[in-house]
Amino acid sequence: MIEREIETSDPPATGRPGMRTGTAKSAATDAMHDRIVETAKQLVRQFGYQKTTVADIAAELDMSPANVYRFFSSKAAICEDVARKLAADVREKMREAADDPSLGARERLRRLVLANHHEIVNRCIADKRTHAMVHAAVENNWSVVQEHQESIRQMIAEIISDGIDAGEFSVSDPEAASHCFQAALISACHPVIVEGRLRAGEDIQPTLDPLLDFALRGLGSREPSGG
Amino acid sequence: MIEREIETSDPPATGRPGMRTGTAKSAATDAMHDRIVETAKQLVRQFGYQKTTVADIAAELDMSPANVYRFFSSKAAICEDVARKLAADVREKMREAADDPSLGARERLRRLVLANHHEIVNRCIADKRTHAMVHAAVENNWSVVQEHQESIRQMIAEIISDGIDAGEFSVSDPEAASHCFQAALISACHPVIVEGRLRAGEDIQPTLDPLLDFALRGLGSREPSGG
DNA sequence: TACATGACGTTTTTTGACAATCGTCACTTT
DNA sequence: AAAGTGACGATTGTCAAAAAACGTCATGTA
Repeated sequence: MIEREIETSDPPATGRPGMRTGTAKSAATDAMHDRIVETAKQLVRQFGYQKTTVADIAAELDMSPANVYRFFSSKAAICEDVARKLAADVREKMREAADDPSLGARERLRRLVLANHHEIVNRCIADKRTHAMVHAAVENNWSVVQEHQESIRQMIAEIISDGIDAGEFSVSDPEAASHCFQAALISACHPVIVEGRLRAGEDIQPTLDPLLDFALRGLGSREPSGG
Repeated sequence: MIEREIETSDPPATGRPGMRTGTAKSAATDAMHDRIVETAKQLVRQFGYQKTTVADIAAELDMSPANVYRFFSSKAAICEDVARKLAADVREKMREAADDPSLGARERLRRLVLANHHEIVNRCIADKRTHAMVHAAVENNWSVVQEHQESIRQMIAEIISDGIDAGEFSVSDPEAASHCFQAALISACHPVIVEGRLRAGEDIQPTLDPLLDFALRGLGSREPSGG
């Protein structure tokens, strides 16, 4: 039912699928990439993931559908880049929330997770059309999903590393610990799971703090004893 | 695309949907309940969740489809009971794995979780037909899902309580701790998540032990220091 | 040579008529 | 009265034909 070939060797950072012409004029090419992705992003928001066609995107840019295929190898490639942009936005919010150097690692991890949760609720689930795309991304194992998860894990690992240096955590391996920490909080940070919990009428908010405390304890941290 | 109206008010505990006749002959009625559910279970295994019709079930029992509706209010109610039976089987295996009194709470929790994981992989995912039903149960928020999860949480809570009494854990509230412990291990114990990870080609096995150690640490337990 | 497009084969989605299934009810049987 | 059933309306699923969208390519323009 579902075709898949998401094992291309793209450099994950640039997000530019390899095309035949990709030799010299990469500046103009990248600019056109952005225009197409931005247009697609807007149309996906407006009409939904399924209803947006390549012809729509081309028409919006006053070009032929065929021309779009000079820049992207498929519609899926375009939509993956749209999702990549969305994921990058979410991570940016997370960074803003957690990159306060005056805070301890505990508090930074807490804010990182809470920001992630809130972005998921507000950005990925509240908007039906966007959520349909997120759902498709997860269901079909778009590479952007794993990239996003891995990027977040690295953010976690860095904070854990800082926390270890500061003597806040007793774990020794930030990489291993970040995997566990992320897995332990998946019920608050996985769009599909969160959506399911909300649809079941659950009130997630009061479960976040206890679960965060639990996971932080998994890192070997203790809450400040004095109150 | 997907229609849904799963907001019926079944009594979740008894698992017997309210019927008009439910007054006197509950013995014969319950027997017929079991026969119908057992037949449905068999047919679902054989033909799948969608392809099994109440006409099939009725024919297998040499009765008319209409008669089935004297015992169950809908086909969904029958299938929910089938799923309930499957869930009970899984929990039984979990009990067998964890109810060894000679073991410490740490080890019992570990075995409980591993048994749960293996049952999910072997029973709920390996068999395509069964997995389709499990997927429908989760997707449509069948009450059996929440019941199953709550039952498991209570098993966890009891073991944690034993562990607290034995001085193995430093947490104070087994109820709260069991919620967190369960949530932290969802990536190994949620059928849909596990299925997604397997489909992505991930090797879950090596992640289980670290995550279990992490979650156990969340309970305030330390691994035995000596080798 | 680089950029762009209309035409076109192939695959996917939509459509609409038809069949199957669900669940109800008046009715028969015991 | 209790147990059971055939018939029936309403909903849902099926399937093939039609439409649309995907992606390719030969051709046109600068």
